[in-house]
Amino acid sequence: MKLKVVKDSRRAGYARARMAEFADRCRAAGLPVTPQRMAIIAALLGANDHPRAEAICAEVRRRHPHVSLATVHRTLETLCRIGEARKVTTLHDSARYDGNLEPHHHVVCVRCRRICDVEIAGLEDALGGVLTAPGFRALGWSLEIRALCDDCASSGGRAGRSPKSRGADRRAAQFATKPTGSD
Amino acid sequence: MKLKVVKDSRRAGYARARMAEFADRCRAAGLPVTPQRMAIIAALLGANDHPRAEAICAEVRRRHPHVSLATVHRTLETLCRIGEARKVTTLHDSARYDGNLEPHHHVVCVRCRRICDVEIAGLEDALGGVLTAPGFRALGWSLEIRALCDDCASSGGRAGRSPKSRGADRRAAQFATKPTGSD
DNA sequence: TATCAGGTGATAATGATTATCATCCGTATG
DNA sequence: CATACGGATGATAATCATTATCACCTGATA
Repeated sequence: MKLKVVKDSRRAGYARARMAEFADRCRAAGLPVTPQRMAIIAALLGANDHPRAEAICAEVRRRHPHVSLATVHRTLETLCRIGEARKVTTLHDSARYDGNLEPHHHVVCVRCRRICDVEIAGLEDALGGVLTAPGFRALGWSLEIRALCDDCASSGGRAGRSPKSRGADRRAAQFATKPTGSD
Repeated sequence: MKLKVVKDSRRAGYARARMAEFADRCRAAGLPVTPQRMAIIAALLGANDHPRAEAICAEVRRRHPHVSLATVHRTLETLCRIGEARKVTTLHDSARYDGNLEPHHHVVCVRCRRICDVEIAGLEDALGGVLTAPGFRALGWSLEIRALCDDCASSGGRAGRSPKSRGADRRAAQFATKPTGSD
């Protein structure tokens, strides 16, 4: 199997296509099309850093200053519910959302919390057959690779830290041992 | 590849062995051996349901009523840091911990949040070669299978709900679509 | 246009986790 | 064994993401 980092450049056209059909998808799901929803999906599709609700809210407010953070939270959950977004529940931080619906996985820097999309060719096919565990009906699956990004590795972990992740260094420590292994 | 549910019966001897060497492992990590730590690792190893901090605290308090919930939180993080436990950050609930260090994965019921250990023979080997993403130094990885457990599927989702997971039904809805796919 | 179900904004509430700090205790040393 | 030190602990407050509440608004439909 081969791992490939997904390039951001691919996403512009993808986002445009998704936006073009989003209103129809809402209607298909029986949901009213509101300007807030349009703005929120646009912000999500425009981001490539798996933003949290607060970041999306900030982006949305550039054009719609009145939008409530609660609405952003609610709408992101709604988007997940109808399959227009995915929640990335990484390292027990605040929730991060991903508008990219293509099959892919995530590499997460345990220090700066940067998330990078990766594709692992062949993995979907290889796992497809084992998704039926006895006693469970499988709905989906996700692979998360914990890692130290080059910036953090070389600069002692200070690079790329978001101002929000105050406790990142301490939290990152819990992944310092056990180089390989699954949770 | 073949998926196999890990049986609880295996854990009794495993827990005993882990307890036997735990004090030494603390000393090796430069940590004092305290009764609280002993009680907390014992509670974690004695549980097979990936308990949250609060549940472990309740169990510990049966013998040590004075133990603080904050200590349980701190200690569990410490255990993760020295590689004696793992945090299962599933579906953005409160943190769940796992004392089983054997390579394995998790099937999570999106409704009742029950977590089940599974082994996927061959997956470790198959993925071993791709754990080097450009720009990242891989530390480990985890595979989580979202699923609906048979109890929830047959009883309309009421079975097995913990009293704590009040919002589980609503949250579970976000996984109702997109039967297969990775995050 | 009239109606209504659902959406939204503002705000309070919730709940897990973390910070703080005075005190305690495991460990190493004499 | 006595002492000293540094980390651990308990109690409690603070933080912060998320959710609940509720009055009001608005997109969808007839």
